[in-house]
Amino acid sequence: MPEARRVTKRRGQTRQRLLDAALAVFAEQGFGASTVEQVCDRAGYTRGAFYSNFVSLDELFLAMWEQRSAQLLSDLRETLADAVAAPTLEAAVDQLVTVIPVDDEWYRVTAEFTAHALRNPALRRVMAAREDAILDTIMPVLEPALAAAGRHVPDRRALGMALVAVHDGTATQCLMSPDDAAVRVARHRLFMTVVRAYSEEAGTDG
Amino acid sequence: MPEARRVTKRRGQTRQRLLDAALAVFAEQGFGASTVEQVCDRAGYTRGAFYSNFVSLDELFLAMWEQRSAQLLSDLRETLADAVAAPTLEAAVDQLVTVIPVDDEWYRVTAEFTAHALRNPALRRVMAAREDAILDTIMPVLEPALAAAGRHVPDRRALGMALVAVHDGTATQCLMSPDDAAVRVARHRLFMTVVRAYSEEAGTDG
DNA sequence: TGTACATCAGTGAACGCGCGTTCACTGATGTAC
DNA sequence: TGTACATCAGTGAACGCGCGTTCACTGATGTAC
Repeated sequence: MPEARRVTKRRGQTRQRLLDAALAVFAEQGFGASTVEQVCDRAGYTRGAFYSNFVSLDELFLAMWEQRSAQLLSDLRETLADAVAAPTLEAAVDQLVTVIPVDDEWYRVTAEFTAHALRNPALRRVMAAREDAILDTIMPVLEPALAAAGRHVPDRRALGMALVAVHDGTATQCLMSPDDAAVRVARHRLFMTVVRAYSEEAGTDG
Repeated sequence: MPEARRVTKRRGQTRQRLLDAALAVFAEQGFGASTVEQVCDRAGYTRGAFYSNFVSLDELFLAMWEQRSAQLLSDLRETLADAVAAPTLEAAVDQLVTVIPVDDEWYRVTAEFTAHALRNPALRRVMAAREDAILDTIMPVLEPALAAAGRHVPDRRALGMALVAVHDGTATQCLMSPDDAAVRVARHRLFMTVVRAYSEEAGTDG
């Protein structure tokens, strides 16, 4: 058993500040154009502090993305829990769409993370795990809400994956045209379309 | 009037080889990790040739992306023109999905381009223009095909944008799980769902 | 068609800056008594 | 609670490599007669 290393509170703070700074800097400049020094400046440290906590910018990017991703999902889980009451299918979807965040800063970073994952198997596994986590967060709330509105979901996974695809595709459009309300309306309509098509009136078989 | 500069055939070839090499290198390593030298090596030139043709890697990236993008669309236009005959809605969508390319290399590059565009207004305009071009390519073929199958499209733009969103969202999923046939089936189903929901039986009003 | 000349296009060596990375040092934190 | 000591955590200067960028040059291409 290797002797346990002493770890101070300060260390946790430093690490967290570097993670927060990383999100801000990567969102602003893009990961490729960001340097260790920029992240450290933003966090208020010198570069040595960075190397004392991470081995590379890549590692910091991954750590930051996983942490924020988990945080967003647990926030979403809480928000959803508060908003279960949905008398109609329309109301249920309205709530879902309202509650799912479309955060500019975060989406920029995620778009870049996606691009990296497309050529890195390890990151690809991280993203796959996250898709599962999204389904596990949304479906246990959406399904009862739809049931309360008299709709049954024959294939839970199919609906979940379709919603993720719709979210990704329309989020891009929304952020490309941030001032165009019509794009947001179109996003909403597409969500509604998919939920309706992937569920059926309760009592109806197969 | 500034005196016209003489331009040789060789120059066009060099430029094109650099553009082709750029696609390959960026797809393989990612734009952020690519260097001028790597692109030149792949194309079979020294770095001087690069600077004689482009001012920066950014400019090369943009030029390459616009060229390939236009090429893909004109290919798509031709392929679509050959495949108009569609007796049913199902057949029309089958053809559409089959014909729309999901090219690994190209999609990686596009994902990265999207990420850049999210923080660069000039690139954002380029992407918006491309979305319009996609609609102009697909809809003039899809709409008659649907009409032949007895379906009318009340809002052309809405259907077009929904299809683009679905394409982007599901293409990511397909490339994240390249060996999972179920994902491709799900993509196909989602296309079908959207076309059906955004069109109506001819003769029926609003 | 051939030759002489002008301009263009790519070469490759050289320069130097920016940035990643290291490390001896110092102040901060936690532990033992 | 206080003091002495050990270890940890972040500092900041220094190093040096990789890469972007430049430029005098040479061979390729096109033009004129």
